[in-house]
Amino acid sequence: MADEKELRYDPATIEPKWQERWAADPTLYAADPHDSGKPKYYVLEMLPYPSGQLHMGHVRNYSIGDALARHMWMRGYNVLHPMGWDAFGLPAENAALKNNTPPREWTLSNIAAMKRQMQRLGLGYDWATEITTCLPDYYRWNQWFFLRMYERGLVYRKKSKVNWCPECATVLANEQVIDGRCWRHEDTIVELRDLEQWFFRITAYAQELLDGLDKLDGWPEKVRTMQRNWIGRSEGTEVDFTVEGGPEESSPAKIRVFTTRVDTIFGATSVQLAPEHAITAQFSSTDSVLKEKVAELLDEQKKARETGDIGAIEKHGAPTGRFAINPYNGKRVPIWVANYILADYGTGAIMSVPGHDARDFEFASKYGIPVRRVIAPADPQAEEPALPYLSEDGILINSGEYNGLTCDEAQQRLQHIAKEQAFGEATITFRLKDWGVSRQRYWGTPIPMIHCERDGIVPLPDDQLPVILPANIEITQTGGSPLSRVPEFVNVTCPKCGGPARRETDTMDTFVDSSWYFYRYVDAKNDVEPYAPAKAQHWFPIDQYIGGVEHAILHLIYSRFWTKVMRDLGMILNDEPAQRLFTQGMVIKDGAKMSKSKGNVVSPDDMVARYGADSTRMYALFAAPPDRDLDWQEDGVAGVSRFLGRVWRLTTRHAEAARSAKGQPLAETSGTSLKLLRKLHQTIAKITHDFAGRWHFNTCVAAIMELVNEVQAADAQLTSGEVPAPVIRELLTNLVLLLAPFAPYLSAELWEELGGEGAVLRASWPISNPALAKEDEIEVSVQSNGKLITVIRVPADADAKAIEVAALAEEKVKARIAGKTVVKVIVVPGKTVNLVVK
RNA sequence: GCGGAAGUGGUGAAAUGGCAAACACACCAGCCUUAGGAGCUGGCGCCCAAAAGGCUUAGGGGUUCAAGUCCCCUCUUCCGCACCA
Repeated sequence: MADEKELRYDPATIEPKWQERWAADPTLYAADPHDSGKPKYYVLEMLPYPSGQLHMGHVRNYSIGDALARHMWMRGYNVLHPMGWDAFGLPAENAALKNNTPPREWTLSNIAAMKRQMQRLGLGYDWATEITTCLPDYYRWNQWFFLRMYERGLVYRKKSKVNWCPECATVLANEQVIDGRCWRHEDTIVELRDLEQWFFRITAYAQELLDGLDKLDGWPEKVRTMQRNWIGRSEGTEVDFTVEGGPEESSPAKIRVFTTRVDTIFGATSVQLAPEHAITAQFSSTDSVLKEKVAELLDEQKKARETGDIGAIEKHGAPTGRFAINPYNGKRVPIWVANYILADYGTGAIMSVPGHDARDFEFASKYGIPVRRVIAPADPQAEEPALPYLSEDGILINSGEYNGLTCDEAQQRLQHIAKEQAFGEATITFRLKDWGVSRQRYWGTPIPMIHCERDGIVPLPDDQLPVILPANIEITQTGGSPLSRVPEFVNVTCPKCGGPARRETDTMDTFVDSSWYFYRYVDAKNDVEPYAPAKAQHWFPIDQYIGGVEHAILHLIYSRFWTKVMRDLGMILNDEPAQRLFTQGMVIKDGAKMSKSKGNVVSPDDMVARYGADSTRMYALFAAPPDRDLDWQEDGVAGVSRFLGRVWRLTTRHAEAARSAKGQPLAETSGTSLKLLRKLHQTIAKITHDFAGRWHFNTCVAAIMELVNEVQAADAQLTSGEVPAPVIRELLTNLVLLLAPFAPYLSAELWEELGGEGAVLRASWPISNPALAKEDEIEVSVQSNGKLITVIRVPADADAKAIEVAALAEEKVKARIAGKTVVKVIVVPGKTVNLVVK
């Protein structure tokens, strides 16, 4: 054929052509500013760190979000679909060291490169709202928020034990330490150091952050569970044990312990102090042997915490020689110091109940501390259980006047008495700690605080914002903040007294940047406030947030916190940033996570160069359901590319017929036409339904393939005119519309080819006609005792009786039940007939 | 140890309790050809030479007329948490 060449699908010419056209129309992917009564839809994908290269995880994440955004546009929503750059962070400083490129330059050129990649992929973002967190017009608002939080007592400074990564040469938040190692350097063990740090009082919202999870039913249960664990609320009781012989210089009056099982207090046979507990120091101040022992225990604990290998560490302890009195029964128990007691949880001291706590049992067994049984199973017939007996469904024994109470009752009674007699109270303890945000690094948001010799810590007035990060600075790997070596930055006058003062030289954790970035998108150019509250109130909460589950704790808990702070500042009305959260699976290759060290990285650029953006994106959606891990197989991309080729040829081949039928109504159809239209409307129904709920885009793509396979099989009838032009038009235009969320380039091209008006993105999503989608004959399986005999065809509206009759009339069925008695017939219309025979 | 998710052909996978393996990849056979990472036709879970037939959703038990799907036990893999008192 002469025009065979024309019939070749060539993404390398189609895609750049459309990319150019889209770039020339900045309103195409922009939210409608006038809004014209359309319902809003805010779809957001997590912004990337500008490493310089998109990886397949990004491609997958953004293909999912873009498909959803496009679908919602076609459904007539006013869609906000923005993108930006999480542009502060250590890699820029490392790159500066390595290549002698300033962090800013390195970052901005990476952003340019990645933006090109995104545009090449055809992702539909509104670049007018793009944000870059390392630029002053963004990070000045970090500083602004810092000051607002300082005013509200949500920012404070304290000296504390912090996680120090020697590799990063800076501190890390608790959330950034994974099994005792740096989240950026898997091989680097994090040290504990004492440093003055700035903190955000996230614990002020601990309870609300926990309670809010119950209402986030659009979030994966997994993420909610992880956050619940992280917040770690535990209800318990604090009780004072009187110290025998106190108070004197080396002996305090009492030790306050924290327990969740105050009901077991009659079984307490010792009190255990953390090595770092103030009272431990008091005791050991007059006892050099103990002092040495405590140092040893502390060392063991530190090591255990640093390696994270806590389960393997052996419990050790040392008796202090002192005794404490149990306030409930006046019993005298020895006071120990133990390496498994942490100073920064609860009160840093516990009562040890070896009979009903596994850890205490292990410890007591080792040191010969008595074990007392004080809880028995509720069922008096039950055998006496082995110790330690950990169940809370029991009743008290050996507990004086409380014998016979259930654990629950006892806890309440004992708490009440502690309160009444002022030796204790019910308390709630959280595992969540305040968020340490100081970083001794250069490439981050400067903290807007001044240290004045006279006035102490002075916040910078708003009119002195932003504090600009100095540009030309020497990056070295030596400790301490690089900013402290820039005199013009450090030396300032105190805003309060005008005297000489020093500027804070720590910068903010980069998780500050990403905690509120999605609010900035709604008003990205605002230079008087972070965003106009009215705009945020219109767009929030985010309707759909999409990203990796690796952010379940860090980013997703910080941004929930930030949202609550902004709400309390009166800037927004929503309590939570995102209504629905979707966490997509990882992209793997040959069964392993893609990584440079494994050499199994597939480059998106490569895929786009070989198969085009449409094929690459569509494969990312087709190869697995979005929530599961996806194994990248290049053959699969080739397969999708071949499929798109078939679509291209099929459509171009019949485009003229389709165009010619413009404006012509669909006549009454039958035969092949009816069959094809039926399939079309079934496909529309399936895909529309999936977008609303399941998001099984893999089966959506498969459904489109089935449709194309069927239309293509009828190619001769399309050519001969047996299938009339209006039907061809109906089939092809709808096919292109269905494809639009998944293969934007090809559908734009074919939409034009079919004579479609305007952008395909502005066309209406097709509506399934149920009457057309309905089959008039369906298949029903016939089973005997659940085993398949045959399949029969019956009219779709056949009732149970008619189906039964039809089934029993089948030769195969007759043969199978010959000589047997049909005891019962179960008919599930539309599905199956099951003959129960004997 | 605790909690969660998962386990289906050679591979990725599909299946509101109702015909297991849709849709693809790979492979096999054939056709075509402007030899292209092309196109078209057919085959493709396992057992059996083939057909007939039988078997089959990690393993075992159960509920049900009917189980990949629901329940119980076991195994394996992955993820999260883990001296948090």
